[in-house]
Amino acid sequence: MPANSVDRLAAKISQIAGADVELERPNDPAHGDYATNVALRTAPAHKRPPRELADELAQRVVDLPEVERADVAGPGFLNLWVARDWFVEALEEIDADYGGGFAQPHQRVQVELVSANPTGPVTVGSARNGAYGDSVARLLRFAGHAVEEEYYFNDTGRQVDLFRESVGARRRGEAPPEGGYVGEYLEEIAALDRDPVEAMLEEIRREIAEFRISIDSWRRQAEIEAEVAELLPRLDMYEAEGTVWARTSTYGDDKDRPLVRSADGSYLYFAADIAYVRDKLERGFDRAIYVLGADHHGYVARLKAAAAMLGYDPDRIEVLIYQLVHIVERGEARKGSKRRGDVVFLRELLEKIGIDAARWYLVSRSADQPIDIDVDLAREQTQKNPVYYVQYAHARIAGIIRNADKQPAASAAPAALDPLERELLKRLTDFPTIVAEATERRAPHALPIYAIRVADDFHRFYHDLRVIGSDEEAFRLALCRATQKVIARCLDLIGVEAPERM
RNA sequence: GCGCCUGUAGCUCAGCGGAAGAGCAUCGGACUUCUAAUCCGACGGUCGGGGGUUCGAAUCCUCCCAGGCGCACCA
Repeated sequence: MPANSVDRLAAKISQIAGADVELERPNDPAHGDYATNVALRTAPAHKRPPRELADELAQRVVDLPEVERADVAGPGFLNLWVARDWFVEALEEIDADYGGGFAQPHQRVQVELVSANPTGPVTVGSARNGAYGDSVARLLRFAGHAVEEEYYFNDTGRQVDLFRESVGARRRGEAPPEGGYVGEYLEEIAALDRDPVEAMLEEIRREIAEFRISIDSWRRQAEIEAEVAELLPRLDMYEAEGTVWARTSTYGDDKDRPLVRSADGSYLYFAADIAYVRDKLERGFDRAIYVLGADHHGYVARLKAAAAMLGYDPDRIEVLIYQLVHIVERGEARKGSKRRGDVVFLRELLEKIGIDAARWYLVSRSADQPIDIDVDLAREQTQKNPVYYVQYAHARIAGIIRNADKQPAASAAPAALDPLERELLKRLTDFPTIVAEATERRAPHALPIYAIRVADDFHRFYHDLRVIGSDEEAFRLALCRATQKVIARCLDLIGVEAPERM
């Protein structure tokens, strides 16, 4: 039995049609509550005109108690109007877990995110990585998977050494080394009497936590490198030009990757990468998800090749690529280099627009779309940020419920639903489809878009219809509670708070 | 040169095989309310361009044009 009302209805109609039916929500209300194109899709197989099939289907579908009216339109669309009882029953199943738990099969999933080197505070670029990756993790968890979020950082490489040297030079009052790190934060770290990398790491942990990302596991590159020696003999490799190469090109990569410098036996970065791939998969994750900026998209092939070379199914490695965040100031692009102190840090963004607006903003665009942040405009954009529109709907509902508690309601569901009630309720029943698709496509940006639609429908409902003291009070309160749950869930999935008051 | 991403309303973007959308901006209306951080209305589009596939293309294929990001013995 499908888990939610829309799927059950689709299943019933599928049975009648003898083909898989997907119910769509038409934009135009004249096209009904739901529409399906089965007749158009199956017409070639039946060798019959689509409209004829649609007519037959309409006559049989309208006998279902759930269906009030069925029209055939256009080339053969079937437009459906759903009955009042269907709505009332749909409302009853909207509980706190509504729309979740659909994962099939349940998996152990690791999402590795942010993973910026501890050479500076969290940048807005990394913040997008975090906002996106964490939302994907939350979606997978809501779907029913066992999800672990991991932050991997390099504590041994050249950049870290350079960072230490930069802090050291600062402490001695000397000029920074060639290409070294500069900026206010460097002075903050220099003022502390402790290891710069550990201090920076602690700062990153604090900022990540403040940004509502809960990391389950912090993994150091030094730990991974310790596994390399034992791993090497198992690799498909060869020596040439003073270097040991991994033969990744035979496993789907565009070229072979250098592993070890023969002269001194020092490991090159791919050695750690491949060891980390094995480390993840050996820890028992069915799936290891990497969240990488577009500047790392060349990684996809080599990571999958690494898995394949080690004898794992490369499909267990999944790489999510998001386009970069560009910093614009007074119409001019900044370079965004941490070393040159040219970046915008997350803490600066949080100061200006706050956590809710920042998380909303960074996750509302498709990962395929680059984001420009104009620092000067950030605060201005705050007031226009739709996050407050959605939060306001939640707070308004909380207000109604507070007031309603004072005088208990007693009334049955209305004999006929108001169009505003229907629209709102219908919107809520979209939620399971929205989350399932957002999860499947790793596209959390669908959530804020949907949440705005829910808030829209609620604000309209609220404006025209009275809840407390109305004849339909009990039903409308239930509708309010269901709306509140769906909004709260959407916000939670993207790491935004759902306030009781505003 | 090769690879990935993008080009939809003045601006920022959704939609990615089914009947063109939202926010902002601009203009005009609605508060004795369960919160006006709200609501209603108007304005606004050869969906970068050409070919193709399909009953049907913003959506798929192909070629152009424009922009972003890669193509390290840096991470």
